[in-house]
Amino acid sequence: MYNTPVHHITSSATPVTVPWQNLSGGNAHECKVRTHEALFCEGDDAEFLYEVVEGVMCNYRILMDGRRQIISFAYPGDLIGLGQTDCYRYSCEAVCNAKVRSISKCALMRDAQGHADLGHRLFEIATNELASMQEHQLLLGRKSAIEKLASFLLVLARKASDEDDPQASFKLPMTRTDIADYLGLTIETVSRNMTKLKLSGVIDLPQTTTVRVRDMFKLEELAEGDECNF
Amino acid sequence: MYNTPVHHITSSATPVTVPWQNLSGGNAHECKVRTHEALFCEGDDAEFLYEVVEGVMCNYRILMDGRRQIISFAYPGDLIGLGQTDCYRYSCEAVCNAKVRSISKCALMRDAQGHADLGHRLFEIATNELASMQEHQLLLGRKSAIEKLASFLLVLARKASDEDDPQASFKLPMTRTDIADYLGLTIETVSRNMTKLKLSGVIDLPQTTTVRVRDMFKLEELAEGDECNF
DNA sequence: CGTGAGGTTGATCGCTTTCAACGGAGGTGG
DNA sequence: CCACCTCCGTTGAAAGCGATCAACCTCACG
Repeated sequence: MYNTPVHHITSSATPVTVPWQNLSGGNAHECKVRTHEALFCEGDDAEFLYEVVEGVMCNYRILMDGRRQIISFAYPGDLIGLGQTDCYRYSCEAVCNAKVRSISKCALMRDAQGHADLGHRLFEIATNELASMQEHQLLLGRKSAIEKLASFLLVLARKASDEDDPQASFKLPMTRTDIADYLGLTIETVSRNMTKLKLSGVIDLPQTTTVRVRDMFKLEELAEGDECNF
Repeated sequence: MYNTPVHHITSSATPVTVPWQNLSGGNAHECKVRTHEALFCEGDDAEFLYEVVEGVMCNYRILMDGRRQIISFAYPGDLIGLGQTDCYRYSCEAVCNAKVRSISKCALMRDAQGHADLGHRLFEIATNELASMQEHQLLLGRKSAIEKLASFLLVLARKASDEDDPQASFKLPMTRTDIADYLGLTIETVSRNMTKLKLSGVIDLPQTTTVRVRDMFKLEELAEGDECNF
């Protein structure tokens, strides 16, 4: 069974005290989600929001014949369940063993009525999510396979970047299938382009789940589509 | 010069009184935008939000080599400029002659501090936008050309649907290029699949900018990817 | 040591893109 | 009024990229 240890990749979200922790008080409960276990499914009553505490979750939608599109990965500090009304419009499961904190949605909305700060913060989070989805639409609609993969690795590298050692390696908590479903590709195409990046010296792959960027400039060029012939 | 008359396709957004009209008071100014004229560009200071009053606008991002991805079309009643922080992260231009109402962003944010209703409404709008972007990601990442086009026409047909006459025809305010850039395809592919839908009797094309759905069921099947062999 | 899930690589297929030619609609100016 | 031009859309032929099908590898685990 797939059982990667939980990787602590800090979220790019502001790491300040999270406002709903205090405000929703007793309404927040922690719960564990194991690799590939579902947190909720498309169509379930959207009673809760969730904050990722540990590990990585993914939100996805599927077509009837099984084609899957991963909308986003959620890292510690990220909020899951925005963009929902009465029932969830997508499914959510753990990419690796994870821990989430559930937050009663109606309690949160009630709190937001009284605390403009909280409302503002929620709006800001929704805003950031919109921005990253716009970026992802550009990727899905207009980038080639190699550009998609380069963009993806670049985001992960920056998320995990260590100021002391910018060349430090980082873990991929998700499988090739997850990456493929996020980038709108197949596993074979992801694998082929991963080796292409390795052979051309842009990245190192000490293990299949470990990446080290060797040529950040080239990776950035590829991600932005400057590099015509690769 | 391209000069389509302005089409009044009502937005699916709740057609109730729009809260910021009242709250931002004298801060809202109307302005006209002509076909293919830019309202703002990626990188501009994000001083204003805009409400579409008339016509259709589109938000898009481009890669350096000119590849363009349209993020969304904005119809009358829709709000443009969410998902921005200090400067716009995408460009916005008119698809056909349009009229927008500008809303000072900081004035709006100030008002939202005092009026929980307004804050809640803005959050709700952001939420709806997130939901439709999730749908669009599924389309971009996992649907075939014919499924993409069917999905697109289905949304427009529903938006323009007349309860008295569900078979009524509707106008496409945007060019084939715009459709292609929205669906992540080329104009040729859009054109080919448009004729494919016409020849198979799913739609009628009295003019290139006018569509009538003849077989709604088939169109829905295609959009959801049920129809294996088309 | 067998088993199964995840990953890589090769060969081939086919859908979408690319390149190219043509046609129609609308605007302009002689 | 008509020739001309430009933009937009359609259609055909060919090319190319990513998908599909298939074989094999690796590693963790019982």
